[in-house]
Amino acid sequence: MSTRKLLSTTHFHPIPLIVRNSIQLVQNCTTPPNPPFIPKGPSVLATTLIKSYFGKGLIGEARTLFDEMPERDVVAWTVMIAGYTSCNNHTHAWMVFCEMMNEELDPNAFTISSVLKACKGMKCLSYGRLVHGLAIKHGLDGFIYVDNALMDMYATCCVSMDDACMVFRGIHLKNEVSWTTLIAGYTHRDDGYGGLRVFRQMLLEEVELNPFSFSIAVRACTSIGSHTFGEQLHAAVTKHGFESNLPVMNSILDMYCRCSCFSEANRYFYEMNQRDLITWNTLIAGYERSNPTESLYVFSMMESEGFSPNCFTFTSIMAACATLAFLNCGQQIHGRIIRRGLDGNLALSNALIDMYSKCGNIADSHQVFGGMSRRDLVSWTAMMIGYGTHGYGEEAVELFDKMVRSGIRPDRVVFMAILSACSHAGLVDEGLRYFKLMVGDYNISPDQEIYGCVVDLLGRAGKVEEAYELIESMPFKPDECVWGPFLGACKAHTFPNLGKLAAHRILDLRPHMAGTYVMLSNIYAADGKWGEFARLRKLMKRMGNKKETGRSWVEVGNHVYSFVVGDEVGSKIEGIYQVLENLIGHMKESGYVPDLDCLIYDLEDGT
DNA sequence: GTAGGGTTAG
Repeated sequence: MSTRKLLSTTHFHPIPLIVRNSIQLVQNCTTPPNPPFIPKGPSVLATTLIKSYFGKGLIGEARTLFDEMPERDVVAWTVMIAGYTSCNNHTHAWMVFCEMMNEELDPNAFTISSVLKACKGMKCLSYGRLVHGLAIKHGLDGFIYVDNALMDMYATCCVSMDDACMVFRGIHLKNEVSWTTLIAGYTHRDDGYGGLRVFRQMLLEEVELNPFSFSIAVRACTSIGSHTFGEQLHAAVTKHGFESNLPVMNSILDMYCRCSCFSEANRYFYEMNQRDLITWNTLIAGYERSNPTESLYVFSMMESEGFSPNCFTFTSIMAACATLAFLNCGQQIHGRIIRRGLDGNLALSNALIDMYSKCGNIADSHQVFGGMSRRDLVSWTAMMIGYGTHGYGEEAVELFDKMVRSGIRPDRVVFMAILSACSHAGLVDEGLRYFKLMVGDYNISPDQEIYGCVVDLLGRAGKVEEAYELIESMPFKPDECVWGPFLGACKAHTFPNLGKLAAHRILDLRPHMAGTYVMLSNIYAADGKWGEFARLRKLMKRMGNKKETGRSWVEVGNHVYSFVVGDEVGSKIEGIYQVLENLIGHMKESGYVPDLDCLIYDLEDGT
């Protein structure tokens, strides 16, 4: 007998395991009444169970039970839609809604607001507009939950905030959620000023402020990088008595970190009277961006205080290991990720690809990439960058085409990755083909960085004059992203006049870039212009301008040894000079001739 | 028995 039949009868029947377990589950959640528990009705019981299943992530069980229900009312359908959305399965939520419409059931305000959340999750404006039409048809626009969900959907799916604002203006009795949804709409699209304008309006209209409004307003300050506004809001948070609200405190901590106010962030962190995992993750992520060593230290402190890391923590730690090239540490954390069963997490896998690649282990990057059951644009980009930096241009090209075939639309960053890969592998024609594809087929307008990649592509291959023609043809004034690689090409392929031009353009834009002075003085030296060479070096000394020293590091056992040219490291790491000799031997065999001139000039200057 | 806005990553 099917569960559908079983639920539709009041007679005694052997109960299938799934329903017996489900009834047990409900009975465990409530105080058993006396006389024995009698469910209100099969539909209500099943609906409760479905919600409970979704809450535990048991999506398959929820669907089976729903399919077996004899009668499915609007509440049951809504629970399914909301359940799928709560598990980030927006496509299934939408499919359930379509099924419901096919059965000619009328949606209510709960259904509409739930399915709008699914449209938002899918970022699908056309579906959202369709639901808006249905809401009007059923007289459900005007319900505050529906209007707020409409605003949220339009704010997420539209190019501009116009539609969201139109819905907002049409709400007669706006509540706090209406206001915070509008602020969040601006803020999440990185329009912090827009978000703060709405927040100010909220203050002027004397809308009651709550922790939600403060945390999103603080996020708006963060997005514009204004710690001045952030500090004012921090004071306002205290004035309104929300200084002990943990999400608000976490957003303030995040603001100080992202505005690079680390002494304030640190002080604030130590003064916090309560901390949760998000607090620690915020500080770890904050340090990861500017001081990865410190982020590893905070991580160890977090564990010693008994907090267990999650996907967010591990992602930041992986990024820190990548920046520091701590392969051993990264491998150990990877082991922990596998033991914790977190290796299926998309963002974490993306961070692992990046970590292995930046630590020089491209084979393991490839292994992580190959083992992923789901990949997004970031996964493909990380792998392509890995191939590119390791000189595997053809593999990167192959990967790009495979990605497009899998249905993922490339963005600006992927094009930068593929152009850079072609550039380092000398694949000039391939690179130029991608440049044309980007503009022609994908309608992406090249910006400074993209032009910089194409100039680098041409320049590295010795096509310096073509690179210059490209710069001349740019529709806007080139900046250092373009002149920088061009200068490198002029130096490498001995085009002193164009090199001087590039260096002067960079110095006009960035007068304190020591590397440019060094490069320019070396161009003068190579051209025999010793007077100019000496003048520039004196100028640098007068300005106190010193080129940042190139630093290398090597991980041996549990230690990381860091050194600059001339450091005595031999006593610390036996055999390092032997390895160096081997490397030099390989380089000579490959026909590499070092540019000793530059080295001599740098040493003469003591830099 | 059903629906909302805020904090951490890539």
